[in-house]
Amino acid sequence: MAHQKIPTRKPLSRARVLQAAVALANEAGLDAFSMRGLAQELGVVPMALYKHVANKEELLDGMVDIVFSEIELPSGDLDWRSAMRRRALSTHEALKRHSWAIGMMESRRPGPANLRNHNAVMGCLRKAGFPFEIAIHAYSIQDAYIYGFALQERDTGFETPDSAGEAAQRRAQTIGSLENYPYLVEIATKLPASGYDNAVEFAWGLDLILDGLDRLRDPGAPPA
Amino acid sequence: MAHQKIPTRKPLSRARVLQAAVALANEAGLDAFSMRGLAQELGVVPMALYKHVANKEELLDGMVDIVFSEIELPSGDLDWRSAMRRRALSTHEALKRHSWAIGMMESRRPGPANLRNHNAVMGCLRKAGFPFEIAIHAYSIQDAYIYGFALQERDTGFETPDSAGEAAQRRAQTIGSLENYPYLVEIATKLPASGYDNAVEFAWGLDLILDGLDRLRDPGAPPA
DNA sequence: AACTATAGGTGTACGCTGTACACTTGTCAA
DNA sequence: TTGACAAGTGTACAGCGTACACCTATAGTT
Repeated sequence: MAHQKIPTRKPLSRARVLQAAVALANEAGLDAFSMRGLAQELGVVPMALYKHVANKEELLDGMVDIVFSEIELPSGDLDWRSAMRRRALSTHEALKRHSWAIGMMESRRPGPANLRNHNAVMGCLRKAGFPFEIAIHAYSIQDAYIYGFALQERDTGFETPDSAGEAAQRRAQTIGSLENYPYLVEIATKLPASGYDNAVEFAWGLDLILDGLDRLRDPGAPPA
Repeated sequence: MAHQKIPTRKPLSRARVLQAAVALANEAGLDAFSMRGLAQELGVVPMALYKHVANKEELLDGMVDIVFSEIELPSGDLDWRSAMRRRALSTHEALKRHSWAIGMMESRRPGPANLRNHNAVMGCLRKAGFPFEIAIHAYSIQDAYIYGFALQERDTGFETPDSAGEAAQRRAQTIGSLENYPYLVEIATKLPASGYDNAVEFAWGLDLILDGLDRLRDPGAPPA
């Protein structure tokens, strides 16, 4: 019979490695994410990965750029405020899908999707009439808020009203003498009933910031 | 001669371990921070540390609480805005001194300084007349901004006008075809001459947020 | 058709990490 | 003097990233 190659694993590629890496990090978390684990997931020996990525650092760079590629660019068809709002919400959702990326979005060597994103955001602000210095400020405050919120969201576990209450109570129980912290007690007791919702919370702060920025725009610029 | 103990190292203690750990993390960074390195710094064998801390996780918990302990609590003598402003600036400075702590402030088991801090901040907002839900929003937006800004500050390396320009240009050079990213080019060229200063940048965003919050206060509350 | 270069996958090995466990030593109380 | 207990030591193990040498299957050239 004719020299049959039975198992014939589909060969690796840089794209396939990156994709599997993102998937593994999504479900295992960053701490449990290892080169060896990734290799196993791909049915391959650890060193095989190194034919497609230089090392773990470069792998993480590529993974982060995948996250950037999932973020909606600000649309030129919308007024700046709506465009920035959509882009912020899209970033927030991407970070929820890939919470392992939260501390890494700006700390790694930027890839093409990152550059495209940053260029488009800055472009949106400049075209909206923000002078250069103000545009820098506007960019800075938005991204600080977006990334900082994602960090807190991940860490506090305030997700739904229920889990927020649970988390607050769990947090409270770690310290014995609660009477010293009346305002933490208030949070633990009132938050569950308050209908807390992380998405609402995020939008609330975002809108406060965008409103503040809107007051600073060059008045001679395109409307809205 | 009388049974002389010549070298007689001062004995370890939990406090001394934590203190040395913070110092080592400050100068070596979190990646290079290891139990073995810390032990060496203290002139002791690695396992000796485990008589004073349960494990590395608990050690990091304690280190983070030291950072919290360095943050100024909001003063009751000031109006809420000034108190929150001082507290935010103090947090920012603590995070600059201890940049290894930036992603960890809310992700670890809270210690006493953490609880005191959170309780005091929430108390300040409530006493200023913010209704519970608004106080939660106000807390959330401030901390998201503070931690997010620190994250960006650490990652971008925009520190002084000069280093900001350098960083922007370095960043630009990582991609070959700059003509595709005109707004990144603008940043790389204009930022160095713009007198960029990270402390100013931080205060700018902070004031925008505090102004926005001030508009939402319960009008029947104590003035300013 | 035979030869060879090359890309992709393998196996072994090294130094690093956190830390479990058993041991010794130093100090104080009874 | 004895005995308990706290503090420090030494050895060992599993897991990590990855350097390096090796094999093997495919592609191109002659």
